[in-house]
Amino acid sequence: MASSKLSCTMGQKKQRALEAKRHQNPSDGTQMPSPKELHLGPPATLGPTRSIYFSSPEGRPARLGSAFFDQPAVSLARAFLGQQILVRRLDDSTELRGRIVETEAYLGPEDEAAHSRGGRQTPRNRGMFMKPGTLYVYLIYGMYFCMNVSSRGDGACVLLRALEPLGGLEAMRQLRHALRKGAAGRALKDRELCNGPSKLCQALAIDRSFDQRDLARDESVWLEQGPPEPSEPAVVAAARVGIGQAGEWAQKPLRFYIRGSPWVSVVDRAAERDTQTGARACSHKDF
DNA sequence: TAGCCGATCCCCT
DNA sequence: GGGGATCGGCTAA
Repeated sequence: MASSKLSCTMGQKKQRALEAKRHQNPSDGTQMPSPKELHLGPPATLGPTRSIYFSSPEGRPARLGSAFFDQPAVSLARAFLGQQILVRRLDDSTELRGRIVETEAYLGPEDEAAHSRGGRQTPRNRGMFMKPGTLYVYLIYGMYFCMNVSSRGDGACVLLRALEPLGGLEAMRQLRHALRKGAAGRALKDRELCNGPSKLCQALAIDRSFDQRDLARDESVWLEQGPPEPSEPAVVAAARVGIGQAGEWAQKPLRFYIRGSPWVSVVDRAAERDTQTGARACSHKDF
């Protein structure tokens, strides 16, 4: 991404604000599809060859099939970033779309921070043990939902933490607004719509009724391959958020996000420095 | 802008 | 009965 170069000379917050503005108001000549264009059908640019991951013979050529999800959690968490677009079709056929920019990997029984630690399998976390691509949606703090996608490996999954909203932003804003405490408050900025695991669930109207659904087959929620980026996004590997009790597992760099993205929920400058100097190098060898 | 803290209730032990 | 993969309002610097 061109923005990674900018980050050397510009403060990150400023850069993020500029990026957000550019996405909303492209003035650099780059053609950004309008939300309406994004709303309609699959992306126009699918590339010359069809990946084996693509399924659905009729209609939705860009939808990702079961094979895509059948990879280890770390690998899947990284594969989600940048080019995968989460689509949610509401009952009135409105389609909400967002590009995945931040994920966390939970590795299964050995991972002290995972709900499946020690091999625990309960009615709540059953989705973690189901076939790759199964959703695990649970209630947290009595008020919010979090959305995971199971990966290869028993009890392993990927938490979706943030999206870059691409289509249906007004519907997202309404959904978020309706669920906030001070519902009479100010309108949410675009970057506040999906920059957190529960925020994105609110914005996409994802609740527990989505638990254990198959992301490769469901009619209301699926994943699409987005238009190709000019270059691979720079990915930062950082410690996961909100798992202070998990000992050494709390420190492992199992959270992944796109460097410089204004849509990410939590920025970790130390991890970004490590990644830049190669000290952490975003390598799977860490695990 | 960063840090603190209350809200809220299900799930697990 | 206690804790939690969060969020947002408030306050201080």
